[in-house]
Amino acid sequence: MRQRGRKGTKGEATRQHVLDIALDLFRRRGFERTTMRDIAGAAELSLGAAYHYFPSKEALVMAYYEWMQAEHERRATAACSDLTDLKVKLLAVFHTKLELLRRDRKVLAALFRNLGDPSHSLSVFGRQTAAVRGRSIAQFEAVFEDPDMPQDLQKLLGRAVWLAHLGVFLFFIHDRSEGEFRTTKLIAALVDFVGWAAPLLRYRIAAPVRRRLMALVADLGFAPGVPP
Amino acid sequence: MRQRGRKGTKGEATRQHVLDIALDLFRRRGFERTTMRDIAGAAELSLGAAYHYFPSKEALVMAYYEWMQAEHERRATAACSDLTDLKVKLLAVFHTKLELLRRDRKVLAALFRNLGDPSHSLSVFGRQTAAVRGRSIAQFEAVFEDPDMPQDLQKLLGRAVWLAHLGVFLFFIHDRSEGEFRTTKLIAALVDFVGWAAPLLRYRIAAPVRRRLMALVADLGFAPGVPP
DNA sequence: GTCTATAACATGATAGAC
DNA sequence: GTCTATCATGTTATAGAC
Repeated sequence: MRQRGRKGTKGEATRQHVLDIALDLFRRRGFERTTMRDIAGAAELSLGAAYHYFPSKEALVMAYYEWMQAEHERRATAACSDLTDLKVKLLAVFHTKLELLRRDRKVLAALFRNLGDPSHSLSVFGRQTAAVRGRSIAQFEAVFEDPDMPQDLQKLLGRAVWLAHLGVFLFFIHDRSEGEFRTTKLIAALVDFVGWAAPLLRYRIAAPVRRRLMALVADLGFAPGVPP
Repeated sequence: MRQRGRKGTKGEATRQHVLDIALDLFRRRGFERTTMRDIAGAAELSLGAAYHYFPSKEALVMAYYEWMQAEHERRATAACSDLTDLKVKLLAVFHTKLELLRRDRKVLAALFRNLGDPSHSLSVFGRQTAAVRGRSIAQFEAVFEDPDMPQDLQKLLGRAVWLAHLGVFLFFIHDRSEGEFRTTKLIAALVDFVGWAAPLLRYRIAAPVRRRLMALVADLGFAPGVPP
């Protein structure tokens, strides 16, 4: 009995084919300058058939987002498996992602398009992306795993760095420097800062600062409960 | 001799009328759900006539952006005229802007749409918005004006806070709390932090930190030269 | 030269036949 | 699951009115 979405199904293969073709076109020409007709044509399907697999052009970007997150989890987990130092681990998480996104600036730009529209399905902060976002946040929280650090602080730091990482990759999209070395510098600076600040926050003397931070994220609705 | 864009011209009045109508519709229904035909119809013009005044739908958002910036300059300047304390001034700059943008979430969302597309005319980081962006940055630099503070540090802080202010208003768009009190909290926290950190940076002992920051923004291409 | 209107085009999306 | 036909809307072309 075959079902939609099942692996091994003919439909699933076609769907993957459409996605591959679409991403190739997005990467080369950008999101806006690629039409659904282009995609359908290159995949040797009619327009209607393409829409059967992806209900909208943005659904293709959403599929990319999910694939990218899964792929990054694989790569980051592999890269971090033998690492213990916070800074080194964080650097690995960032650089595996940078590597993954290097050729995908234009797809990324499409993903960022709806950053400011909470009602849009493709908003990085929206409901429909909650699952992927949650996994992405979890990756950064995992970097701070440490028996000597209280859990809520780990989560706080993970979330803060996740937020910062959005900024980093927004910067990356605009980074025209050779080999994106500016982005590399930004990542290095961020990692240095976090690697310096995070251990300090564990000391007793930092308790008031920690309390203030916790109170702030609670006020902002960004506390380690449900993502916003 | 009448010219396009001259004040007092009939065309200029019509243009303003179209913009007013468009913004009203954007505010109520959002950018995407308002069509150019809606706008033309509400302004009692043909579609072609509407396009005569604004070459694209996004040009309307650009016009809003320019108007908003000018209006904020007026209000912020007025509000700051008698103020001297850094924190109080910064708070005034933020709150005049918050007041101005309160009903304009949906227009703002349209403005943020192209944040990630450097080639797009309406990117907040793009070339076409450089003039407005420059004036906005200058506002924040002005807050740090102080004979006791080196100029480059003033500019650095101004730029940093300008960048942070983008984050604040992105947060604001998503803020569904009563009276947007969460945004108010975020602004308060940011202002507190800056008000605490900025004076510290003037001390001798902070010189190494200052040098590192300067080196970093230089590396990132965000030094007080041409906006990126 | 300045404004307005109508028609047509390109493209994202949908409906319904097979 | 695939197709063709059709629609809605951003945009452009072009002709005419003042």
